[in-house]
Amino acid sequence: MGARVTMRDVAQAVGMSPMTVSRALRDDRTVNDKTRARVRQVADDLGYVYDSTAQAFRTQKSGFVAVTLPSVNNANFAETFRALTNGLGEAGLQLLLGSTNYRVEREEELVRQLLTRNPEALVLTGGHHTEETRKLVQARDLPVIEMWDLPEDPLGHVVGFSNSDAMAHIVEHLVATGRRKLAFVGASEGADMRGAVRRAGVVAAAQAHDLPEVAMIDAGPAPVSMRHGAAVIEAMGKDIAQYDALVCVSDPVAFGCLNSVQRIGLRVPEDLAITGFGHFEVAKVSNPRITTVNVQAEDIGRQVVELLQGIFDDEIDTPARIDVGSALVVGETS
Amino acid sequence: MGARVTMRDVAQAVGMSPMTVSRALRDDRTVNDKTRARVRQVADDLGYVYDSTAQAFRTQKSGFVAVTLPSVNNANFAETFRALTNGLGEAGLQLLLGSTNYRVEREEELVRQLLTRNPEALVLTGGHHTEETRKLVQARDLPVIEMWDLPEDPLGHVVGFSNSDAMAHIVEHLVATGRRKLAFVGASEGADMRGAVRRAGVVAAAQAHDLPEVAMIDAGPAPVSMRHGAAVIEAMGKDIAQYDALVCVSDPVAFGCLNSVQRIGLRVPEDLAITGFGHFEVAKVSNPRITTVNVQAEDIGRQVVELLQGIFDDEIDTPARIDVGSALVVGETS
DNA sequence: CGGTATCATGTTATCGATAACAATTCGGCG
DNA sequence: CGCCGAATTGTTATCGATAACATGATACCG
Repeated sequence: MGARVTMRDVAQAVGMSPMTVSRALRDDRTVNDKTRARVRQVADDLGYVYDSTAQAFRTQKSGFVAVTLPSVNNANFAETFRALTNGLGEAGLQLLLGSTNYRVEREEELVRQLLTRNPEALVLTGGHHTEETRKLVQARDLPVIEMWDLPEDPLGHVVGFSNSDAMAHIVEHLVATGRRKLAFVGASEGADMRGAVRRAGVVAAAQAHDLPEVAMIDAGPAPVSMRHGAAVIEAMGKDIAQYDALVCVSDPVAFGCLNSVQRIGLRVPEDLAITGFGHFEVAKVSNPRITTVNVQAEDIGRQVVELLQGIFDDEIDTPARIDVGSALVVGETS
Repeated sequence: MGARVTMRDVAQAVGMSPMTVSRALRDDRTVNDKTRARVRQVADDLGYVYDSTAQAFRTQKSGFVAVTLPSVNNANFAETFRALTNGLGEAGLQLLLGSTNYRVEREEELVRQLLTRNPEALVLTGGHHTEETRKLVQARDLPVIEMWDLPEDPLGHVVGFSNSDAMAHIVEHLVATGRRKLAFVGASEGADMRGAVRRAGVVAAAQAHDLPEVAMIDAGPAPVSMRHGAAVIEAMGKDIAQYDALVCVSDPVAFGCLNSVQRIGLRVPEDLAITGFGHFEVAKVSNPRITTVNVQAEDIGRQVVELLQGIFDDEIDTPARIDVGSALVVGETS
């Protein structure tokens, strides 16, 4: 259990040069079949384990793709991550994951760390970054993909959808079904840009439809989830009845609101409509089903994979901008 | 742009040896303060980025901790992962994550890959592995931690709880509240050992209490979630009324069942009790709240971090076995 | 003022795999 | 039998950072 077994050891054992061992293990067709078999056998017997670090160092290719996500504790981001892992895994690439906790400063720190690992591509969630992050990334000749958003001034490639368009669909649907007094339930103003964009999208759409000013219900600092939605409504009590629609920043928040509203004794959707965002499983299963927007998290991951494959195969020269779109899913809460 | 900036380039620019640059950037106190400042400045100006790959290669310390999880798309595992990331991040360690998709063969493949990266420790979820995985791991002089379980024949350190004990608590609670005709809702028999252990725990506890045989309701292949729970109950229709308690493999499944049961027109808990597992957010927010077991996912992560710190600081000589326990949380569905 | 301890920097070798080039072996053919 | 091209194996140098050791500069002491 002392020193680790290297190719040199294997080479010695089979009486050949390390180069031949390297070739044999890599399936280079220039090595004789019998030689390859023998090398493989001996490597196995000796308990040889390939050293990717040395390979990465020598070839200057790490085999890593760096990814930042706001949080992995979110079914949608997790789904995208899964699609990325599976897709890139087939190409022999390993994901290096960092969680920003919804803060661009944290993202900057992460990007700095991740870049030291020499990734072959960088995948960022969202289009908002610190100036320093932009510099770091652009100083490097490295494929960059921003996903889950359609930034106006992208760093490189883009695979996403428009958060504000999606919210506009929700508002239009509510207006069409006779709702006018909207309240937006989301995180406090702060670091989470995705939430802020959604809020702005609702406000803009409301104005476009001549609705009264949209009330803002603050469910606390990002990330907000079921319990925050539930708690903020519970705290408001019957006051919530002054609105006729709650537009929530996400499905989990909507679900929390829904349950609190029902506990208070109001009927959904008769007294109050509730909408979510993201097409989470809970929206489809809950009773009543929650009206939401499907953002196709898995599809985003798949498209990023496809894009990266194109980039690695040198088939892509200009920055791509892929809009995966989003679709209103009308449930029973509106 | 062209060639990457290395320490040698920085050294040349400040007119010193690469060694001094290395020391200056690492905050070695043997370098003069003024020199350090100058080196830092120049490194910044040149856009120098540290190369962790080279460091890992030279020092034979990768700075990685490898982790396998069944899936990251599960709030509990995600929570453990978050705690690990945060805790180890402070120690300057980066997580290398692999998802087994609830299959030990996939785990073996992953472990093989991860080991080539020369991780400083390996954290596995669960206590069931292939023979080959066990060999791979044990051939290596590497700290190993199995978490989320209390295996009888552990590979190394253990941080977890007993799934069967947890299920026994559920059954005892149901018996104490007068239920006798139990049905277990979970994944098909197959690869998912965690689900199998929970099922066995229910069966054993039921026998211990002289209950009639526990019915098995198959919600499909692992992983099963809300929609699977909902679908299987919907398919059964009123047949479900023959039981007086549904013991579900997880909270999301329980939530799916709950909603389908209600849609069918049965009352929970009057006609049918429902229990979950894992203390997911949905259990606490749903209406009625779901009776479940709190497994303290975050605590598991924290304990693993603490254990690893002890191991790296050479304070731990014998394999640890930490039982974080689990606690029944009685809700409104039982 | 000489000598030694302390501080600051430099030199050399090295981690393991592999690209690029060199050398050897082998079969086949005139 | 000797020569040529293809098949197979070997040699050397290298990726970037750093441990170990060596050296040079400076301060401090009696």
